[in-house]
Amino acid sequence: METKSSDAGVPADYDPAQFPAFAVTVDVVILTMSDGELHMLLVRRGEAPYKGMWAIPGGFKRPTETLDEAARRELAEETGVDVASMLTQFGAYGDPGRDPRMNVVTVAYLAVLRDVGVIVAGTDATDALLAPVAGVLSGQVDLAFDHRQIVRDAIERVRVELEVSGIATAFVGPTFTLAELRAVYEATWGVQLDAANFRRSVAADAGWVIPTGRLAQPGPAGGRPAELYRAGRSWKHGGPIHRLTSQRRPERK
Amino acid sequence: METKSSDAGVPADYDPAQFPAFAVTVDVVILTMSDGELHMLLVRRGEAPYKGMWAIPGGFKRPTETLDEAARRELAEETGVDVASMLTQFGAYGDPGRDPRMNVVTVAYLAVLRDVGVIVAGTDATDALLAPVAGVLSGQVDLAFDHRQIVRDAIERVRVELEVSGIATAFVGPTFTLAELRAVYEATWGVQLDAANFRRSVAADAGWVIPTGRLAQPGPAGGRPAELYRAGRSWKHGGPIHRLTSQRRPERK
DNA sequence: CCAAAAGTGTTATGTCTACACCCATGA
DNA sequence: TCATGGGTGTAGACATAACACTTTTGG
Repeated sequence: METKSSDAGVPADYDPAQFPAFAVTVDVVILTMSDGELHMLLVRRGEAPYKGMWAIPGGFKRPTETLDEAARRELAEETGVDVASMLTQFGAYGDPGRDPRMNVVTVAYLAVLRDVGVIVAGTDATDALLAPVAGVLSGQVDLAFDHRQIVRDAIERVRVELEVSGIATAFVGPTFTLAELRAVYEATWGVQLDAANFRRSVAADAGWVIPTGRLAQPGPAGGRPAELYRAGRSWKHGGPIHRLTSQRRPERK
Repeated sequence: METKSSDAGVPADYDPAQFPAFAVTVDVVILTMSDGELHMLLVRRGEAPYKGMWAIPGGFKRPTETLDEAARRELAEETGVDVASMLTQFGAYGDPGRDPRMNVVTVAYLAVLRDVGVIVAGTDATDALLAPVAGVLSGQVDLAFDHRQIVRDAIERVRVELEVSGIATAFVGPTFTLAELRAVYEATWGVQLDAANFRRSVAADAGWVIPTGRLAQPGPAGGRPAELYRAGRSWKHGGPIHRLTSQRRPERK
């Protein structure tokens, strides 16, 4: 709530009527698969502090928009993409001193895009970078503010979302092979999945993936051409890979 | 990030240097089990707007503290409890007009307490209420601001946390029976669990629950006395009820 | 024909559900 | 001794992992 009805424990020098002013920003971690690896979009800061350093795209929230709208606006400004999909709020950050200039609380969002490569090419190349997430996490690329922590949390979140939501299909195109889809899980979780069993999991119930009847082009080394699928509607209610069954007891007697 | 390096799409009337001022608050949804039902702590607002209405406890963030510290401070002020445990941030809310007085962004936390009953009794009874969550969700009790939505999100979150974290043990005391622990899952998920299978799940690997050797008093209707357990350290890494196994392929060749 | 990648079949193993059954207590 | 709840055993259903095998392509 916004004012307290009980002030026990509040120091005398603190007056609720004079609330401290904060800037509120929205930062967006934009993820995409590129070359079989998880990548993220970074922009170079043009102003102090941290001038010239890489950072997550973001900006001030306006009083007339919601947080979600602000995140969508930032995403559109940076990438030109205005998808109504896959924009997930995952945390708020407000440590004192995280911005040396002023009190800033930032609300962080996770966005998943397919093939952001062409979009980045449209902006000034010296300003935008599609960096491997592994390099950011390991500290090879270092980021402004507390953005490295924000990225860590974003990755942790996307790993969970892969399991409990249909976010996996946001990484791939409108049609895709099962190998492409499997690569999303493998790159994000850092594991190897058995192709045969993966296929069975997603093909088990209709509703996950729907065969289009068309075939993909084999790679340069040959191999049997893969079938192309499109995402089914069941992804709205979770994902087929790793699932909780329910231990419910039927109502008896 | 806090300033943008690329201003494409930003209207001319928007000057990033003159960032809009927000109040930042922290609201805490405090949950507890009471009488086999999930309950939450509400406080009555003493000031406009929504004066006299029930609301989630909360207050302004101070520039010198982190968001987590602010949440812990609010929890301590409302309940007298200062536990270093189970305080989970789950969302930020900043819709325009959510507070009619000014621009407010609130960061919401979830806290789980055991037996908050005695604590509430310590504060002014007309100011605090331990309300059944079901009543709040159904609209029987209505709340100030957008607090009903915040509660909805909190409940959704605690249902997930029950599966992937050890939050279940925060609802019960330092020692507990398996029936008590099971009741937490049943009340939160609204399901009935098979007592025999539940026992097997938590007793399967040592590390979930550790027998103390002592027995609980049977209820007034009799029945075999239950063994008392304490929480094992494995709860730090997830929960035993409903779990994902892994489809990893062993490194071969 | 060979290598590579996709797709299918199969079996052993493990996990979960449902329920029968036994144990310890209060009235 | 009966009702009530705690605790154990177990058979069948189901899901999973591992891997052998077949199919279809490029070189």
